[in-house]
Amino acid sequence: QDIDLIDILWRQDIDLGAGREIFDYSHRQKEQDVDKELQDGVEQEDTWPGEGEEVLARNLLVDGETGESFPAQVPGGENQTALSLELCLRLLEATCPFGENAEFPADISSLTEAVPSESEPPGLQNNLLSPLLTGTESPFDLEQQWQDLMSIMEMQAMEVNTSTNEILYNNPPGDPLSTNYSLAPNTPINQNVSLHQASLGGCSQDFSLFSPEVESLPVASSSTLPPLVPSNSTSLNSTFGSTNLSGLFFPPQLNGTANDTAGPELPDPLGGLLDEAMLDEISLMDLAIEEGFNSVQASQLKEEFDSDSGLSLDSSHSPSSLSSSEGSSSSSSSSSSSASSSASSSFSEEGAVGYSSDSETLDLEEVEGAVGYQPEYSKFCRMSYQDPSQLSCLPYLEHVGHNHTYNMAPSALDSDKQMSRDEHRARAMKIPFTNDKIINLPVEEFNELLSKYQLSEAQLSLIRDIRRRGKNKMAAQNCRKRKLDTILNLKRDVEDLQRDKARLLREKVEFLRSLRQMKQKVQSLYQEVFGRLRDENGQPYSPSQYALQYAGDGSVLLIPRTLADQQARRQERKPKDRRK
DNA sequence: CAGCTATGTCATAGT
DNA sequence: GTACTATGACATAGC
Repeated sequence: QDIDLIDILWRQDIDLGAGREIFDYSHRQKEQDVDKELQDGVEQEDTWPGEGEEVLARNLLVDGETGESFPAQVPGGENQTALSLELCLRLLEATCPFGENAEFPADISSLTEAVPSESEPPGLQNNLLSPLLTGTESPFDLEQQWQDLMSIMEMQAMEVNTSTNEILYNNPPGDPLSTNYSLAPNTPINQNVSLHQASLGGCSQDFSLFSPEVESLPVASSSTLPPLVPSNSTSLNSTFGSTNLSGLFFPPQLNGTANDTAGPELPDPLGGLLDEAMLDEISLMDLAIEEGFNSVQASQLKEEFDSDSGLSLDSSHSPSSLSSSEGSSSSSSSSSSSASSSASSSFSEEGAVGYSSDSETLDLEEVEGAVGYQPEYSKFCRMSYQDPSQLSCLPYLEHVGHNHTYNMAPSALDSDKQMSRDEHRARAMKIPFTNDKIINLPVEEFNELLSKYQLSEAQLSLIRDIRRRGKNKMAAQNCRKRKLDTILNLKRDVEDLQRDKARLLREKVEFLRSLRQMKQKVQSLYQEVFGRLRDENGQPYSPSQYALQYAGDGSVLLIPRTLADQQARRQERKPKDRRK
């Protein structure tokens, strides 16, 4: 139902107050601007320039007894009511903030699918209020709305709409799209009711829907509009069968105590339905979601990160900063490249390394007595993933405080403290070159070095273990640094995604606000049109007994409420069936 | 002393 | 097959 209403408005180039940019998915407001607008609340609604352009009048034919509407010619036309769509159009123009350049690129029928059709307690609803505009959306529908809206955006991107102005103003009067404005012949509706002047009078920017001016319009004067004529043959089925406007605009259950006339006694048509509180509600809800994500999920993520492998997300806790991330890779490559550049000979390693740690089982007690050995700290330095720049100058510091020297004298302990276990082992085994060389020399040079000395099997085994462990130590350092970098990058990604999500939520709020504005304007239009309808006695129609109905082809019908409710129920069933 | 971090080491898979 | 790298898992020192 909502769909067709909007569809009609759409066809008639009725700008509902939302500019194209509102629906342009690619249109991204700056976040701070969005925030500001969210605070501003109501915006730009009262500066809409009306446009005086040619408009089409439409006639409505409704069978007052049966509720059926049809375009049949009524002799004499006495039971017809001239209902000027011009009123509608001008009203809409008057409420259009975007003027002639406003385009509605999305298929409005699809757009309205994003509008939830919600019902409201009858007592809360004005009889004239359209369900389109009623109530607050269920929060559970919001996501669906959003998805729908997104799909609209996609459609919009594909579909360059014909200017709705063309549709509206270029349609010939006999165009079925534009003239299905009919009343049933039996309907006792005064055909002389003309809302043309009234509409003109009500089209000022700050028009009042029920101003005394408007209400005092001559009702029985000769119409300046074409009297209701039977619309062309397409009307009966196409206009009636497609959409029940009453269901669209009226709640299924009418408040029986509500005004029976659509006159000035109508309460505030927008009631509490359109107040900013609704938007605030949505905004708050979205923001709550966002907040929830930020606080709960982010902390959750942080928890996970923090608990994983004992690594902290916080970069300040990381021994390596991000800026040093490239250093690790470059450190390994530079060290290897510099080492390989000096490679001059090639040796084939004799025998497998054999990761037996037997050599390691050399008791340190055997080593502890070894003193006086001064390793060449400055010649070869191990890699440091903490600071690659110190690659070639760091002494062995990794086990400072690890006292593996046992019963050494304090002086010896001081110098020996900086030796690794492998250093001690090497010293104990009288290895004639430094562990740096053992670890960092390219394999060719390493083998060449080994060949220069007569080494026992135990020595060779220890040397290979030292080389293996040394290389693995560097590898472990690099590995850990990479892991930290990966975690930091993931953390950044999470933050980026959180920002994206927050931005999308803000945009969603904007879209929803636009939708609400559109619904508000549609509702106003409905009330205005209905409230100006007069029967043959010049009396307004009771919203509890009659309703307007839009057909899919653009026609507007005045039908009895009972029929409207029937069709409304029928329309409600359809989507459910479709879902099945 | 428990918990955490940093680091070394081993085993293993992959290059 | 060797040499090397990457990485998970474990051990240990130190805070």
